Amino acid sequence: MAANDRKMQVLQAIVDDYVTTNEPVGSKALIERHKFPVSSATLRNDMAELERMGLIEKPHTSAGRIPSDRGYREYVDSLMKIDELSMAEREEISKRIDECVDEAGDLLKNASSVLSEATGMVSLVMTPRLAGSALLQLKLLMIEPGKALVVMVLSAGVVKDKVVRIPNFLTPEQLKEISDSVEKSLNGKPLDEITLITLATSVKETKIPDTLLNQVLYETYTAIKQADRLDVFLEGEHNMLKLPDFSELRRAQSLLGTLSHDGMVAGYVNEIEREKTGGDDTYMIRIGQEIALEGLEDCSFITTTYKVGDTISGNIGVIGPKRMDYSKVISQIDFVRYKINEKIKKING
Amino acid sequence: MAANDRKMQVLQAIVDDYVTTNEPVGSKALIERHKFPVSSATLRNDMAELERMGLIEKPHTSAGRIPSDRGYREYVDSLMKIDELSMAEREEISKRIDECVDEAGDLLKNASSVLSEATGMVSLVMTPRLAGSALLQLKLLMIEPGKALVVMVLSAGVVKDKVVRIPNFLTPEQLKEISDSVEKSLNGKPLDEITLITLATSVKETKIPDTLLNQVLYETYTAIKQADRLDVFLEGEHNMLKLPDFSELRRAQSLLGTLSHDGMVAGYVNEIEREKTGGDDTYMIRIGQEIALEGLEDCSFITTTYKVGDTISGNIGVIGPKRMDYSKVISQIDFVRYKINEKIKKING
DNA sequence: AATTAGCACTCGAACCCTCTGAGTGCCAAG
DNA sequence: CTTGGCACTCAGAGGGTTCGAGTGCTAATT
Repeated sequence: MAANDRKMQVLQAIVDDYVTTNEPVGSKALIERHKFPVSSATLRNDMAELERMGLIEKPHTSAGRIPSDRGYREYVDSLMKIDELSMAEREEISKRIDECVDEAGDLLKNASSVLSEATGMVSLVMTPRLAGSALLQLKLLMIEPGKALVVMVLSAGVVKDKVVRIPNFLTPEQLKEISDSVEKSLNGKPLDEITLITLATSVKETKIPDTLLNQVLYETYTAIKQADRLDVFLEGEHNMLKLPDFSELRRAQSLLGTLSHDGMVAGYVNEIEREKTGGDDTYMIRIGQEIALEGLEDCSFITTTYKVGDTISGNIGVIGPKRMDYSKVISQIDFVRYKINEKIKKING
Repeated sequence: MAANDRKMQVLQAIVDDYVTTNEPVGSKALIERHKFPVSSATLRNDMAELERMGLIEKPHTSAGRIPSDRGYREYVDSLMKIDELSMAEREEISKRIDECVDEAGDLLKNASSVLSEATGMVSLVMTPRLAGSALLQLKLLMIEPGKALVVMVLSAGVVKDKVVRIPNFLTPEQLKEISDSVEKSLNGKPLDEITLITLATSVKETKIPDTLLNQVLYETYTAIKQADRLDVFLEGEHNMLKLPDFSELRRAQSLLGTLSHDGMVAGYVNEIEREKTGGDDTYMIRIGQEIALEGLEDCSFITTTYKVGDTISGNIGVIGPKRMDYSKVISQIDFVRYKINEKIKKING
């Protein structure tokens, strides 16, 4: 129906305008900017209807309308058209990401800062979820008496390690014996299936006294458990202060307070990742009240997935005001994701 | 002279009052709170004198006085008396730091968050300066064809490593040969004295073709160079928003903007560390304009040194408004430093 | 049924004015 | 050197007014 069509066009126009101007948009301004072939009174009727539908709202009686959370949702789901990044923007991102050459960790950190600068918002990058990846190699390396390095090679070429304490008088030979047994018995096992018991039963027929052996195995266990630890990089928090949306100190405080607990943010992203339905290169978008974190009521979360090998993946995304240019931000995230995937393939060769 | 004494007492009282109330302090309030045995008029004269000396200033004609940068400096250098932390405060810090058991990196991160919570300001922790520490061991460990792990053991038991690419068809035996030669010839050398040339001349009389060898050596070199990279942890930036000193959005923006470039902060701390004159457990205090970083004009920097072994050290400290309780903050930093030193000794056995 | 012109109404933001009181500097006397 | 006294200053709070963008509603038009 034409009228219904127009109502949606009006919603779209309101979102577009509000996103750029940060001011409630009224019927008159709408006409001027968008050349609707109807009068302002008609738009007023449409707007009243949209308000009844819960898609827009008024901050106060004598102001224009702003999109509600549901309005943004509708916009994101059905109205928004994603436009490509300009050549210059792609170039800029490419250049910055290509700067860092070799290390996966650096790559992610770098990507995070590129993303936050490009979007002018807060970027979020999480290290890959390694819990499900297989342990391919495990070496115990004597560093000095009483100290050893546990080196683990996981599927997709990820390497993790940790310095652990071992009994002082353990010889390198004994260490190697333990190391070989453990590696043999754990080979190919996913990290999250390895328990202290798996480990304990992996070494048989040895002359090494139980107490020594157990200490080493326990330390090895902690190293393994620590290998799948998720790190999260948030960057660009200060950008939020520049946005008019957080010019009220209270909001800004509460937002940055929550963001400073990066564990909370990581936990939340993990959670929505688990609920995710689409394929790996879809986006998770959470708007306003949909986000169950204090202080983020006026924010949106956009995240997606990058891949390390076939099965291992991590998340990258952006946190910004819900009044953001969704289409643009999505293109930016998408391109950064693309570059990360490409780069990781190259690093892991 | 008694009058001069009193002037300094007045300065001290002004700083104390201003730090707690955040309001310009006037002659009358001063009398009431500090029981000076003279009249307000006398204090007014003293204050006029202090102003002439450049130690205090007025925000505007009809307000009280606030300390100037030089006033704070005088206070910190001569007037302030450092009081001990209460038992409860020590307990709290101890508990939090003892939580993290084994890893030096975690310890520092943890200390940083303890410090920022305890002080309610921004904490700063820098990883130890390793450039001057000696390379005790260096092992090249084959991970898979084309990929190796460089493990370096430095003096004071610090372990660093990095994954590097190597020629695909290099055998573990060849790698071991290179590794052994390099280790032998570099043993005991400080990191910053190792150059590509030192490395290149360390391997002689080998059957490994030059091109392969050089690639491995180059990669090893990058690993060594990266080992002395300084990381800096800043934490608690959001605390600054709670302080009335940064209730003007502009200030807060500029401050957080600068703090987000942690490289800049690290560079600055390094610089003042180099200019440092006193022993290792003295404090570097920079106040207001003394800090050559944009946006930190209203801040103070307090840093000190923690030790890893005899020669290696790093910095910890706090960034806060120059209107801070210097005495308290110093005690807090001092205690955290003490705990770190203690803990690191335990970790490194 | 949808659109439009017209109109009364609302209410936040901006502006201006006044008043208040803490705090000052200075002077003359103790 | 100290003190009481006094005229002066000025930021900030409070209160009132105006302005105008925007609304909803009604009645007329297509």
